[in-house]
Amino acid sequence: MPHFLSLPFSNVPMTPTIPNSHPPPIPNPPMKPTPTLSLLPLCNHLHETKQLHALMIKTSQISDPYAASRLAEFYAISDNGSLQCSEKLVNSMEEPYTFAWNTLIRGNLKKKNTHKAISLMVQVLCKSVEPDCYTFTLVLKACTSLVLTETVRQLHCQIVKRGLENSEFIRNKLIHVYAVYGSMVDARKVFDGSPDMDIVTWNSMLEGYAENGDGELLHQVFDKMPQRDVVSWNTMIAYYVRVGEFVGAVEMFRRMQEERICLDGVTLVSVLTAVTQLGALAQGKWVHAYIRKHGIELDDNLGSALVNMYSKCGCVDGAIEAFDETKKKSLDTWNAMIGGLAANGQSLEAIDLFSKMERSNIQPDTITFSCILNACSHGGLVEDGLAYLNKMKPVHGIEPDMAHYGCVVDLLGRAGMFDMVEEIMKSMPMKPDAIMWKSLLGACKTHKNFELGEKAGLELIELAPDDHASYTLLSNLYAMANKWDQVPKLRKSMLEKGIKKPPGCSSIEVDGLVHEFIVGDTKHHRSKKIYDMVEEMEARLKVAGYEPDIRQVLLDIEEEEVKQTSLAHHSEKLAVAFGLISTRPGTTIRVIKNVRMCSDCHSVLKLLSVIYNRDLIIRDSNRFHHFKEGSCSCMDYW
DNA sequence: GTAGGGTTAG
Repeated sequence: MPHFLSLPFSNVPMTPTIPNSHPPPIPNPPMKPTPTLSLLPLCNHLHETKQLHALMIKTSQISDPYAASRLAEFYAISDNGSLQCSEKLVNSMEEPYTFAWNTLIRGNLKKKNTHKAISLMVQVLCKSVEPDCYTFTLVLKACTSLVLTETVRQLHCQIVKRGLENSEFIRNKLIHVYAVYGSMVDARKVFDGSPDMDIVTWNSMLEGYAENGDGELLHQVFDKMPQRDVVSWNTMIAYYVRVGEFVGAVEMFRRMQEERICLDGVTLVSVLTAVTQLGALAQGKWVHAYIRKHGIELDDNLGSALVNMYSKCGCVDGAIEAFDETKKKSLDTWNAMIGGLAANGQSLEAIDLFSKMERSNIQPDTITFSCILNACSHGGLVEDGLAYLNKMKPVHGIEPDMAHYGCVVDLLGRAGMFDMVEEIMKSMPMKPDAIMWKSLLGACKTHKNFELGEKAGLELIELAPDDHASYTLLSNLYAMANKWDQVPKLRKSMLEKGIKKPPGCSSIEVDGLVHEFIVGDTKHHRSKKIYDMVEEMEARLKVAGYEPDIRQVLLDIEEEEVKQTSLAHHSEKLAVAFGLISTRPGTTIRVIKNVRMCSDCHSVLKLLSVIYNRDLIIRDSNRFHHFKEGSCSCMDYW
């Protein structure tokens, strides 16, 4: 907290007290004709506003506080205004005029000068300007983007002291701020103490429980609400998304429509987030069709959500369409599209789009660079990647962070340039993190660099001892080097720490329904048919000359035969088998997997794309694999 | 006579 904040508030008692008397509010000054004011909306440039200001000084209109504050407001709020001019003007006003100060706070809030907004409040309290309801709601709003618990308490005291606590705006803002700070007890106190509650009061409370992950109280409030509007429903959907219950989020959305609540852009963004996580492309397309049918404007948020949904469902064409339809693109929208192309293996297209963005004079941020470096790494574009890293700071003023170095280590590792990897890791200003060691380990396995790989694996286990992937990856490396004796040690150490590999889980959407499979799953109602299909797949794979890569199950089981069965029943194979029997020939099969795909599945799917003449798109925990005509978009690096 | 509250976000 900046220290200026503590000065004027420190005299305020912590326990709210109702003061005996207040200075009476300064009465509004008498009206004066101010003809020049009507010219204000015509000022399209700052210098024009200044000319008008000069005219108002010359004609003494400036001494009318109403006129002066309208001018101050224009300076503070209009797009080509000037906060400095506004502040100077407000400070020069003879009478302290609450509206003028509010307008100045509002302007600073709009420009996200949060600290400045709060320090203006401090000045208000020092200058005997009497703050009103607007002042408090504005400054409370400023507090939500920072954590200023003590300041909020002091403001709360000031509010009570002035008898303003029953203003619906202030009360709702207070609940909101307390909720954002996680102080639900305080939020509840304000809520329970409200003599009358409007829908925003209820929604603020709802939001608090949602934000703090209290599902029980959330549902209690939701059930008790006298009426619910689109915000109430949006809050519920957002809660389900936040706690990772994506099916629940979609279910809420369905109920909302049943109750004929008119949805808005926020609803759609939330639902798209859920649908994206589920990889439910058909439902995502439904949302897109809904947007088109109802002529809903694709703003940058909705556009980015749509681009992201299509990208994460492995449908790049859809993402491009959505991107083109988004009229007002923000940096987020560009990032979503560049990232989407990169993740789906379209590295050159990602680079093209980045250049286009530069030509459009849109300044990239750290995320843009993560996306573009990711594109270079997936596409094996070493020179481009290094060039981007090197121009980040000098050209764009962006300091490379761990994510950027991570991409570059991945890039160089894939290319087998281990000397440069070590050089970069030594010269970078931070210590390598688990992700970096993980990608290096992967590269070492591919390039059979056992020594460096083992080092990376041991560092990885040190940094991420609870992550099952650390052990699996190192075990795969030992298998690669035929160091079988090391594997039982790893297994033992996993057992001792109680680390379990989560069961691989794959989902596939058929006719708008999401079907989930885990390894060796027999729960599906068409299980018999699915396993028949798996057998057929195996037979045809054998004919094509395939041999299972049994090293993939090292950590799981030991018996050779069991290993083979276990491999054949990996969840993605079951999902693909189900896809093959339940969609028309030629239909693209899309599968979402919760963990990385093993290299056995990878070679199987390459063959299956030829045998069944299907495009197979698998999204695993790491990236996308587009299998087509026997090869994969990841070029066997992942 | 001028304004202000709650939901989404790569």
